[in-house]
Order: sequence, then structure tokens, then C-alpha cells
Amino acid sequence: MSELPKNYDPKSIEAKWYAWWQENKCFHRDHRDGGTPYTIVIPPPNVTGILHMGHALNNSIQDVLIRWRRMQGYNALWVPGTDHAGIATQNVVERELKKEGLRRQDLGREKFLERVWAWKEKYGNTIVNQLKSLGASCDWDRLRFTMDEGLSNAVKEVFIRLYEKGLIYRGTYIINWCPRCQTALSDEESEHRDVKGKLYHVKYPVKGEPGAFVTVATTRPETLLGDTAVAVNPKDERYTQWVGKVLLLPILNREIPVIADDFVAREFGTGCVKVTPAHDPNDYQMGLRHDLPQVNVMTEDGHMNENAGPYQGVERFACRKKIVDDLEAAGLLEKVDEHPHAVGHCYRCSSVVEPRLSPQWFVKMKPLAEPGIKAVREGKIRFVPDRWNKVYLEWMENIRDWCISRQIWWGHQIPIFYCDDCGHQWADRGKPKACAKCQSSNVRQDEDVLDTWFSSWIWPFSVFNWPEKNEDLKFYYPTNSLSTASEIIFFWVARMIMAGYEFMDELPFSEVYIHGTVRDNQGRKMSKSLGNSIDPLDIINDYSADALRFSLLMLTATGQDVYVSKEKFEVGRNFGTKIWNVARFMQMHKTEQPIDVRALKLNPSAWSADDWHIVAKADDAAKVAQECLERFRFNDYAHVLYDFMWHEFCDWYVEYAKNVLYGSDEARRREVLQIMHHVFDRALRLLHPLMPFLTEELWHGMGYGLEGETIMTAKWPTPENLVLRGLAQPYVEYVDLKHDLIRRGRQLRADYEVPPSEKVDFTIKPVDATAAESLRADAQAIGLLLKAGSLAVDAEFVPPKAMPSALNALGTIYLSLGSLDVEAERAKLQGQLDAVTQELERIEQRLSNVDFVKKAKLDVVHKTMARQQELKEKGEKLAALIAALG
RNA sequence: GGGCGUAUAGCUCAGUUGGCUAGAGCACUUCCUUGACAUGGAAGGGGUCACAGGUUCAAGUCCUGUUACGCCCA
Repeated sequence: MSELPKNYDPKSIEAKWYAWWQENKCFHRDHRDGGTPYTIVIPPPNVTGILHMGHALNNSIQDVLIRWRRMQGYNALWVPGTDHAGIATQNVVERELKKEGLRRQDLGREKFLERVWAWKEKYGNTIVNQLKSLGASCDWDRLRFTMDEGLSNAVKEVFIRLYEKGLIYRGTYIINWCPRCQTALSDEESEHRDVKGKLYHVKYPVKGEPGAFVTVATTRPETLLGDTAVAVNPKDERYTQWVGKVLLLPILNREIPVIADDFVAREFGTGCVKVTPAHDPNDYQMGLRHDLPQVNVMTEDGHMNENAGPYQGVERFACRKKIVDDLEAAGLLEKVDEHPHAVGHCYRCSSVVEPRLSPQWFVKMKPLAEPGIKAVREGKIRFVPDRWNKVYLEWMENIRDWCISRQIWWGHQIPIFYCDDCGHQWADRGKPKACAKCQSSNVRQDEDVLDTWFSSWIWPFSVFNWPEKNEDLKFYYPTNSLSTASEIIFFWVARMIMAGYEFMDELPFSEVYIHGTVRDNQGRKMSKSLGNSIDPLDIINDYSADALRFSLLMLTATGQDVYVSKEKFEVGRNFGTKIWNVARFMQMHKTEQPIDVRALKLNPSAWSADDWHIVAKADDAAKVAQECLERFRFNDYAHVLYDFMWHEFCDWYVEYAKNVLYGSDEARRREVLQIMHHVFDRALRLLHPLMPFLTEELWHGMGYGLEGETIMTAKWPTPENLVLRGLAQPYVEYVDLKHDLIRRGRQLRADYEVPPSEKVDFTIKPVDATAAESLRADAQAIGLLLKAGSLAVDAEFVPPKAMPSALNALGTIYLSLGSLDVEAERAKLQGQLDAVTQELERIEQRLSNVDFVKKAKLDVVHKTMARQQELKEKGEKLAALIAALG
């Protein structure tokens, strides 16, 4: 083992190990490696993306899982990749073009796509490289992209299979239209946001009855240009007389009927609604029921069209203003109310979504959803935390058809072909030159591309080159755990489950871990526009990747949102420093015969209580860590190692060990150092999934691993055998009490303001012979920890004068002082006695309650009785101490 | 409007099937440049567990309601 430098330099060490891991293919696995598979597919970040805290959290989680399973000996594979993010990527490239004064239409489809590919080659790997700096142990040899050849084939195959099964259809419906991106969006891509809207009450004159009006309420007055009726509820007596009458549409003076439809809510607005079948999904349905015309008044880019009469060419929101002014001028605007309501916004560009009537492709979802519902109901797939099961089921049970066509160019073009001569329409895996029916060469492919999610919903098997049937696919599918954010349960998780059953006939994964959202210190989502994001790369740069990972996971309670600020990452940095320094401490101490840290020869028969204690605590840590990981309790996992390493190992065992290490008993020195290595090695391995770089560096630095080996594949520590644990138990109890007694001794020093440099004498009076024996063996070490001049263990001790004292179940500790403020000491002890008396009263009350003794569990009653006994004794001793003060 | 989540120390949060003498980190106070570590050490202060009822021998924990904040869906 080489000498560790004084300071840990994460930057060079992280770069060094990541490169080494990659060169040595440590992340790579395939089916030929055999064993039991453990698979995770990465939620593919989009190629335009850069790493943010959400990614850092999610990928740290996946890396912890995969590294843990790898150490456990699984054939653990983490498949990485990115998605092509149709709209987002196209937007980015279009923005670039705009700077050159160009539109994509100027280039044409083919040239434009070349530009996008060029952009992807240049910038598309940014996030991949960022994941590497995080330490992600993905199998990069398997890096996939949703537009690469294999995945494109898979997408095509999926489309065609569904099409041939009749589950994909084309139809003209009201869809969510983004006028800026100029494409349809799925329901999920239209984000509802609360806006402070207005409710305009507009008077529609009744034909042939001057002065008579019907007042309708609307939030989108510009759409009235497309009204083809006004509807009332048939049960609404206020309006039955009007049904069947004809109204004059304001401004355009088009004649429209008043109809009756159950759908109308009587309590909304005036109870009369305008019906605009081409601009509202409900009105569309109503229009079908009443055979109303559909008048589209807008263009694809959100301007009014030729059907809008005088408003043609006006932008939709400008038109809203204008039309309101005109209505007012015409005396047709009755009133305007404030009306906060939710409005759909494009999830890519935030424009207000316009419901628009247009021909699109849809997937019939009901039949696909059934097996997915069953799987979660029966627990074959489970969400963690489990409340998401319900959210998922709710959505699946009310699933609606999925609009999958997008009017953009970047994506998988829909494999549907049309013959312009005979009108034949068919799906084709290739690029047909002629119509299958009439042999005409007048053939064209559908212009639209597929929703990006249509390629990611097959991700768990397409990454293994499905539909090809190969050994990797057979071996690694179904995958095991999926870790992701709640936002994409509908977009992605649910659809993957459906695709898994539909195309693989099997679930895609069995556990879905939903992590919380990373927020800023004020609980706001991190966003570029707010400027409140913390760049994970800055944290890595300033503190290290290990610090980032450790802090994030320590802070994130299962499934809860996490609030971060830069300072919060100090926990991880400080912890890393602590570990580094304790390693250096161990290195400083040599033995005459060098210790072979790879083949420790421990000799438990010669162990002290503290030796047993630390080995047992390390064992507990291993046990708890394992349980936490199995249950996705990452914060508890981080916590248990933090506590063990810092508080058990550094604070107590290392401090205890100093007494031995600075002494001259070579056999003891050797044994203690061996124990430290034994424990530290195990702790490093337990910690490796969380802090991969530091642990690898130290594992080698301490000599636990040989050159060419890696802690990544070192054995995951499992708890030692129970016999050993049973032997340790009395020592554990004793040492815990000893620590408590030492703390009480230190408290005496602090209470009496004894400066740390001043050596004072302590005497411990043990409670019994067993305690006396243990304490005598430890007297020197205890003295050191108390910075005592002398420490006596005296079973017969009677204080010669009033002395400050404290006690616990092991004994009473006295501090020798030249002079003593007897009253202050009496007050202190009296305070303690009062607390004991109070608790004792409570406990005795409980014990005297027949119901408690009868109904409470036996061990609870026993515990309570033991506590009563303990308190009684403590009370008596405290009383005696007070009496002794005179 | 429907559903879900959260409310515990100044701040951020743990607290798993009720047994709690309610914990941690940060912040705060006092002291400490003793050879692992000041990114550190020792000691300390700080909570009627949002509110109101209920169930129970026993409620931070379970039930009902109220309030506040957040999220999802319509």
C-alpha cells in the first residue's frame, strides 16, 4: 500500500478510475457471462438535454442499484441511451436555421433532416458524457438512440403489427394543436396550467325578435366565429322556450339554431353555451349528435382564416381583443367576469394549445391496457412508493386513445403509403415504388412522423434489437427495476407496460421506483427561466461526484421531493474527507511484521470489548444497508453508513484504538489494526455503490485490492454468522454503556469548566462485579478519552467529600475537584432526580393499570417493568448522591 | 370539481406493523491550533409532533373533520 496524500483530489482520481473502468470493460456484460441477470434500462434522456439535478438523482439511484447487484454477483446490466425528442430537437435546429434567416421549408425535408443529424452528432452526446462524470456504470458498448437503425426497425414493426391488428386508425378529431410547433400533441403533452382568464358574456340576437337575446358565456370569444349552434340543457326550464329558435351569430350574422343537449351544465355561466364543433372537443361531440356543420376559423399557425370574415389574418389572441371590442361597440357584450381556469400548454414550447379539428393517427388503447391493469392489480408489477399504483390504475382504467402522429419532420415517418391513382392505403416495412393494387408508381408515404414516446414505449426490448430474437434479449428481458420520475408515469411507464405485454407477452420490469422532484430551497421546481437551478457539474467540480451522489441520496427520503441548495452538498464532501483521513490514520500505524490486509488472521478469543463492539456494529451496518437497498430506502442506506463510519468507527473505535496503537503491546497493536482493516474494508465495499470513486481509490490505497482488480466486483459484505453476533451481544451492551458513561464524565468537566488541557482525576464506582471487571480492563483507555490525570475503578469508593458525579447503569463516575459549588451540584442532581421521579410515576401508573398488564404485548410489559426497576435504582442512587453532598 | 401528498427543533427532513425517555444534518451557544481530520473535535440549548374530535391499556404513528401548502387529473 502506497502512502496516501494529505488531501483527497477528487478530480484527477475520478477521471483516472472512470477511464480505467471503461478500458477494462467493467461495465460491460452480456448473456455469455451467465449467472442471474439483473437489468435496468435507463430512462433515455433526450439528445437536446443537459444534465440537471433530476437526472443526477435518478441516475445515481440506478447506479447504486446496479453497482450493488454487480457486487452481489448478479449479471448486472445497465443499458444506456438517448431519445430523439422529436419536437424539442426540431425546435432547436429550427432556431439555428432562423439565425441564418432560413425556415425548414426552405431546405426541404431531406436537407433539413441532414442538418438535424449533423446537430445530433455534434451535441447529442453531451448528456452521455455528463452521465460519465457522475460515475454512471452504464454498459456504454450498448449505447442506443431511438432513431438508430435497429430501433427504427422496431418502431416500424410495432406500428405495422398494431395497424394490421386494427389497433391503429386514422381519423379526424379534435386534438391538441400547438400553433408554434405546428403539430398535434397527445393529451399528455398538453399541460394544464391555471391562468387568470375571463368569462365573456355575449348576447346573441334572436332572429325575427328585435331586442331579444340569448346570452352565452365563453372564455374564448374569438371562436364564436366558428359557432354553429347555441345549446341549453333540455331540463333547464329557463330556456326550453328558446329551443328550436334561430339566432344571429354576432358580427357574422350567420343563422344558428338553439339546440338542447344533456351535456350542457346548467350552473355554468348563463346555462347557455356556444357550440363550436371545430374548436372544442365537447362541442365536437355535440356537433356529431346534432349533425352540426364544423367551421374551422383558424390556420395552423394560430391566425384567423377565411372563415373568420373581417378578422382573417389576425393572430388568435389579437383577434380575441378585437372581437371583444367590437362586441362591446355593438352592445352585445353583457359583462366580463374574472375566471381563473386551466388551459393546455405545449410541454415543449409552452404555447397555449389550440383544440383543432384535424386528421391524425391514433392507437386504440383499451385492449392494450387490460394486461397492464391486471399486472399491477396482481402485484406482478409494483410501484414504490405504492401510492403510485393507484395513480397508474386510475389512468389506465380511464385510458383514452393515443394520438401518435406529429406534423414534424424529425422522427420515424409513419410507414403508411397511399396510391394517388387507385386510393389504396397500406402499411409497408420497406419503401415501395409501386402500388400493390394497381401497380401505379404514383405512390407517396404519409408525411407525418410518430410521437417520440412511440419509440420509447418499446425501449426495454428494442434496446436488445427486438424483433430479432437473440440471446441477450432472452437473457436480460424482462428487466428488473425501473427508476424514474412521477411526471412520466403516463407518458412512458404505463405505455412500456402495455408494449411489454403486447409485443413480448411479458412485463417489461417488476419494480418501478418513483423518486421525488428536486427543488430549490424554496420548494420551487428548478428551471432555467427561474434561474434557480444548481448545475450538478458545478457540484462535481467543487465537491466531487461522490459528494454529489452521497448528499443527494442522503437528502432524498423515499419518493419525497427534495429541496437542495449548494450548501447541502457539503455533507457528502465532509464525509468523503472524513473517510480519507481515517484511512490515512490507519496507514500511519505500522506493525513489526507487515499485515497482509488481503488475508487477515483475526483472533476473536483475544478481543477486547471494543473489538467485539465495532465488529458487531459493522455487521449491523451491513445488515441494515442490505435491507435498505432491497426496499429502495436510499436515504437510510446513506445514513446507516454515515453513522457507522463517522460515529461508531471514527468517534469511538479509532479513539479507543489510539490507546493501543501508541502503546507497546505489539500483539494488541497488530490485532487492533487488523480489526480496523477488516471493518474498514467492509465499510468501503458497503459504501461503494454510493461513492464509487473514493472507495475504489482507498480500496487500492489501503491494499485491499491488487492492481487489475476493482472494488466494483469485490464481494458485497453479508452479515457475519449469528453465533458470532450472539457472542458479541454482552460486549455491545457494555461498550454502549461505557460510551455513555464517558460522555457523562466529559459533561462533568464541561459543567465545572475544567479546561481541556487540565488533567483531572476521575473515579468510577461500578454497579457490580461484572461491570467492575470490564471497567478495570478499560481504565487506561477511558482515562485517555476523559483526558484524565488518573482514572480509578473502585467498587468500595466512598467520596471523602462532596464531589460532582453522574451515573448510569454501569456505575457512578466522580470528578475530583479542589473546590465544589455544593448547591449547584445539588440542584443539578435534584433536577435529574425530579426527571426520574416523574417518569417513574408515569410508568408505575401504567403498570398499575390492569388493562395494560392484561392487554399489552408481553415484551412491552417486561420492558416497562425493567424500566421501572432501572428508574427506581437510579432514583435511589441519585438520592444517595444528594445526601452525600451533606 | 375529483384524487394524491405534505404539515415533527430556527431550517431541511427521518421516525416502517401503535409501546417514545421524539431523532439526524445544518444553523446556534461555549470551549479546543494534543500528530487522521478546523471539510475537524468535546459539551450544550432548542419540539404542547398544524388544529379539533374519536378509537385504544397506550396515538407523532390509526379513524373522522378543519386549516395551510404542494402535485396530478378533469
